[in-house]
Amino acid sequence: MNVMKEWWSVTGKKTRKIAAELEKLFPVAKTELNFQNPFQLLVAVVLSAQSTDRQVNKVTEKLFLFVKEPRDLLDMGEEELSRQIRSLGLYRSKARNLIKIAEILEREYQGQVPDSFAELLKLPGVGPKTAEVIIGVGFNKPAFPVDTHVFRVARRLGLSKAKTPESVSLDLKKIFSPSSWIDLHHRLIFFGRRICKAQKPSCNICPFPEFCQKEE
DNA sequence: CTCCCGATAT
DNA sequence: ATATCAGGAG
Repeated sequence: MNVMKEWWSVTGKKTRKIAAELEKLFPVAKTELNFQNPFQLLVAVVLSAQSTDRQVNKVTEKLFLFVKEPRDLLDMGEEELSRQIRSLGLYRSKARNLIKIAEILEREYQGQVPDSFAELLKLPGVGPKTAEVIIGVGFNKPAFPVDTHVFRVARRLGLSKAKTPESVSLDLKKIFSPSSWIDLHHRLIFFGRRICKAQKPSCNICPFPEFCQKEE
């Protein structure tokens, strides 16, 4: 009868099914970026823009032998850093931003990475998505980072119709409970990489054909 | 909106 | 040849 009548109940079942199926598909929900502390995570996430985590790990495997805190990055210098990260693309701005970040952390935060969204956003090269990752993965506080995969998948599954990653993040935070945010974030990424791919999605093995918005 | 930008898949 | 990859700044 009424379309709006069952909106919440349908949405409740839908979100529960999505969470449950994703957990079955991807039991282990954690980042594939390698790091040993919040600073290294920050460096890895800044480097990961428009690149793959596999390429980033290839670079940080060597980089992190020397770079373990902001001071190490300043000792290395922008020239050398730029050379080491060249294979990732966008390397000039990434190198420049990382050196500035190291200077700011050293000067204003006693070499420590801040754990608040507002403070993280002040760092050059750190936007909403990166800040959410540092908070959620680095400090284990509630956060729902929305990258290109989460953005695409959330919209395809009809979890949000928002047109910016920040707005999609707000929608997802309203739909799911805070304790599930970061695991769902990781599982939506795995789902987006392996099944609900950007180019050639494997719709034949998708557990959610009934939710698919088929574009838009 | 454009630009930054190399590696990889299709 | 073109699209896309754990985006953000101007």
